[in-house]
Amino acid sequence: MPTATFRNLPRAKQEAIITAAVAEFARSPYDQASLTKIVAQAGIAKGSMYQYFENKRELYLYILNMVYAEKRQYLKGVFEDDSDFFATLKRYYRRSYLFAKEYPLYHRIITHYWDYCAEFEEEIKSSRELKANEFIGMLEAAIRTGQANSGINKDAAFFVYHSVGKELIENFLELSQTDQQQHLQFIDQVLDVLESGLRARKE
Amino acid sequence: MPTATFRNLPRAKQEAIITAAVAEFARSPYDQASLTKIVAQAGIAKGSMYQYFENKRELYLYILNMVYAEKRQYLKGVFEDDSDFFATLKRYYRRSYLFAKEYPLYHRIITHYWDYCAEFEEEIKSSRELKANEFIGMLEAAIRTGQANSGINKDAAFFVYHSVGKELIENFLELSQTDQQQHLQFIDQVLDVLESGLRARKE
DNA sequence: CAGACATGTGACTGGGTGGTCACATAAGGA
DNA sequence: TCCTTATGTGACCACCCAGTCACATGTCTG
Repeated sequence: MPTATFRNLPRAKQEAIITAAVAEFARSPYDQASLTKIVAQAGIAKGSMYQYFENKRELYLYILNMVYAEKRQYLKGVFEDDSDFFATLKRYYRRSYLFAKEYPLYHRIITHYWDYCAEFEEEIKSSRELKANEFIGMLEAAIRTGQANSGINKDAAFFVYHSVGKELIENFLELSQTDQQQHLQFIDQVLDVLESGLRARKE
Repeated sequence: MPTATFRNLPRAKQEAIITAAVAEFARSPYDQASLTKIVAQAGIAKGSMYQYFENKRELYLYILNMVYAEKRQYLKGVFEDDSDFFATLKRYYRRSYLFAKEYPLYHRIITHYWDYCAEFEEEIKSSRELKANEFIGMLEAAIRTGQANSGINKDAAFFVYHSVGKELIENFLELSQTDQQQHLQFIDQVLDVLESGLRARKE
């Protein structure tokens, strides 16, 4: 969505703008982020920004797309071998955690995006539906191979994984100073709860 | 936290102010809510508001306290008979749902409060800890009576219930037009997932 | 009635925002 | 060289906000 003018910019200038925007959108959610601060940080005039992007929203969506492209790239490979359903889920959440560690600004942009429901409602809803279909597909395969419990409601199962994943991501922010190994262990324990259930097993 | 002046106000005027504030804080999260709109809606001057409350934050906390007091009242009784751990949890979430239905504005205020992390961080953290202790106490009792799996990590279990509960509450908003019976059923199914776990049981 | 005190008021301040536009500068072609 | 077109600029606009304060109005007391 950026204009041709933006795409023809020298790389250094493009990157200055992107870096400034990433910093600001990581610092504050969309509505609190300040275009004025972004252009100041990037060292360009406000009018110039409006020659590169139609408005604040378009700039935001551009940055968001970039961030998500990076994350998709980072998570590529997690789903390649999905023979073990529960191992795949653990790989997914562990790798998401490592992404947050490696790209903390990108990670903050994503959490702000999910928090901020008012705008982007449709965008969030449609990407949620996509995730749901992927998950349910995997779950059905796991049921066929006897790994997963066939008695549970699939939508409910997705709902559970989705909400826990969302909250895990949010928590990664707060606990950023402590030990990484401890975090990964906690992720595993949370997923163990979802796998085993709270009711005692008499197996 | 309101001043004596506010407490001495005729009941009708107090209620007009409270009603206006509730409506605005339900409409928008704290930082987007407009004091100007509240005083306009309540039919008082801005200066008057500052004789009743020190500032916007104090007004907000007053409303929030009121809302939570109502919710506590509403949920009273859910934990009275906690002999069946899983039944108690279902009662809790079902009743929370009914609260959201009965007091939709209060419900929105609460979800906005949880969404808005920037301010009120400490408040949220401490109330979360309180909830955690309650939950873990119940869980330990359930483990002693053999209802609950002793192998799982208790903090992880709380984390799971907390995040799922949070997301359930958020979802109640969106789905408000459809059938109530269907919602309650979905809540049960979600809790069944947490109870049974996704892994197949060979019992 | 007069004076003291409590309460009510809304124009105003200072600060922020996203977005615009007349103008300045640079680039490129004839 | 000159003219056209593309790009850069920042003062400015309209709007919103929380909070203040000099003043007006009401109320109670001596």
